[in-house]
Amino acid sequence: MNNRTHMCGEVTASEVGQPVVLKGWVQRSRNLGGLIFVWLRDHTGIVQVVFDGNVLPPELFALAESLHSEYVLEIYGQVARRAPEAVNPKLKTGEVEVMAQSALILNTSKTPPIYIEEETKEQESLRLKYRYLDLRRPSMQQMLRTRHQVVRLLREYIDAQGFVEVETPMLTKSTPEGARDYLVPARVKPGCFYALPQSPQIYKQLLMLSGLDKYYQVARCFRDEDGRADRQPEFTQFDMEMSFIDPEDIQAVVEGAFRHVFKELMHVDVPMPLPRMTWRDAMARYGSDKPDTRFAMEISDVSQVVKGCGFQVFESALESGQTVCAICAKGAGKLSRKELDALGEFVKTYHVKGLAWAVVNEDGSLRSSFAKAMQGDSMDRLLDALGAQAGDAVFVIADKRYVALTAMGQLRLRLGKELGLIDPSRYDLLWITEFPLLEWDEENNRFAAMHHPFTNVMEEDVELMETDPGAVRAKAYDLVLNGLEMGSGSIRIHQSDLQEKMFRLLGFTKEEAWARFGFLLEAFQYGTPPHGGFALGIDRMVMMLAGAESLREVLAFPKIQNGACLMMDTPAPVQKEQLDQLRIQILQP
RNA sequence: GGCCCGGUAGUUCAGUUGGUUAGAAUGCCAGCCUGUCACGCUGGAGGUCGAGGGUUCGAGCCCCUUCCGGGUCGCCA
Repeated sequence: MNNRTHMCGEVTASEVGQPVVLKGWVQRSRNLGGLIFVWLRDHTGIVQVVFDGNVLPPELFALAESLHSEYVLEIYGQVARRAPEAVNPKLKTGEVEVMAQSALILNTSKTPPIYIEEETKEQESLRLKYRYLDLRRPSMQQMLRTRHQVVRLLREYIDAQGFVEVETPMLTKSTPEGARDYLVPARVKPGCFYALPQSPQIYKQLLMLSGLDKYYQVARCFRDEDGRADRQPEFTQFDMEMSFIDPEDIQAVVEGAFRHVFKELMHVDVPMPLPRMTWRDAMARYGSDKPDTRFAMEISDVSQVVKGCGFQVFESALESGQTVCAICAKGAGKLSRKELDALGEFVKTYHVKGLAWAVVNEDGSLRSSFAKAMQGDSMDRLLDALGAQAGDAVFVIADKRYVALTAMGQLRLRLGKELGLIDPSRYDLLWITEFPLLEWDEENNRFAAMHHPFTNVMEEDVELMETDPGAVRAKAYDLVLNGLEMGSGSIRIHQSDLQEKMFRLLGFTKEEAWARFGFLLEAFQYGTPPHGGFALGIDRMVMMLAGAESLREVLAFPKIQNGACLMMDTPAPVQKEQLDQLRIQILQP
């Protein structure tokens, strides 16, 4: 074999006349009889190789005739300028071609089950089964390299800030709070299990206790829950923690890192500091704790406006302390009855009872699902309050406050997409702050930590922990980009007694808390510095930068909804001997 | 676990009210072809219609069950 002199995509007019050695895959071969054109591809691009039957010895021409898609070749040849009429402007290398002088088939290939082309036509499940071929697509190659650049730039930035990367264990302890853990049976202690980390949370806090001061890690995390387009069972976080800080300190680091990545990779200037919005505000205006602020259509609380309107649905909701909220969708008056009904079905999936709608026709007349029930001028007052004009539609939901707001937030997003209100070139980054410390867990009839049980409380709300725990705000903050949570962080509890109080609020007895987290509660007794941190979702960040619809598009080897890998066919059974060693018996269902 | 959508040549799809031998494009195979670049021309092979059961004289199509994939609710500190 000869050493490669050029990459396929780098053969340009300046190489004309030079001998080159290329290696790559056959993208396509066109046999014109006595003349064969072969497109040779590597990750840099495609170059045309020419086999001329008049010039080449018969064995070499026969070799060229035998080529098929995805054969692996070594080509030795000379770069030639194409005739002006033969230039292919679609190829980066289209001004030239390589006149083959010798060639070596380094490997053959079966006809691939998917096309290795920029445009994907195949079902995703087929692509995932043959992921190693799918990754040959230029866009997938680009994705892998973008991802590498993102991580490299993040490291570059944070290294310069004096952060130290520490690897924390993958075999760790199951925690009772939060998502389901992936468990690993312990051979040396039958009946006991490690858990794969949901995050390096406790380790990084202990590193602060150790005096590391500034920690980071490119950390793989695991959560045994059902997948979604934006949720994989294993994912990567850019995890960081700092001592002696306020929220603004860590936020500044995250903003700087984001700014660095956007500047270097997208040539976009992220304005700093980023806007802040409280959780309460985000819920009230956008019906979401991760609002997409690229378009307005904000939610209005119209409880006061519809008070006494006569419409039984609104009236009885208000009587039981619920909220009536509404949006005005500009230009949505063109929606058909069928489409409006579909929106009604859509919001019901978010557990509200229904959707009231009204359309102001171009002639000023009204069609509406509930206008008849609205007495006096109450309908006009509602439309006025929402600023509805001819051609607009207004939507109203009455329900428990956060149920109604959440459903309305989802409707807002759907309308924003369908009405084309979202500018895809925009990157709206903002902080959501002052998250509630706790949320009520209906199923278990107790409070659960909204962020995690190590989150500190805002000083002004400490008193409320005894009197009104649900109203306590945490020193927790999420970073949101275009309606997607990019990461979250908080200032942590560093006082043993406060941590115990937190566990008590979550329904642990002192004994349970010490049994589970005794090592942490004990550690907190040895001079823990105030500290806090953040974890940035690398996968989601790459997804946004790549404009992808799904995390599966930005992972080399992703898993599907049920956690399976279609390529390796995991999870898979294991041998009985392995189970015996672990003292595990499989109960047949 | 619930709801919704989908599964037909290697691939992407069409397939009418249930009716002869399930089609197209592309890919693949063979032949011809010296300037193609989605090369062209001629011919050919290729199907457990996801699986199982049912209704029917007859099922790709209707019904039931099930498997697989996607979306979504639950879940995701």
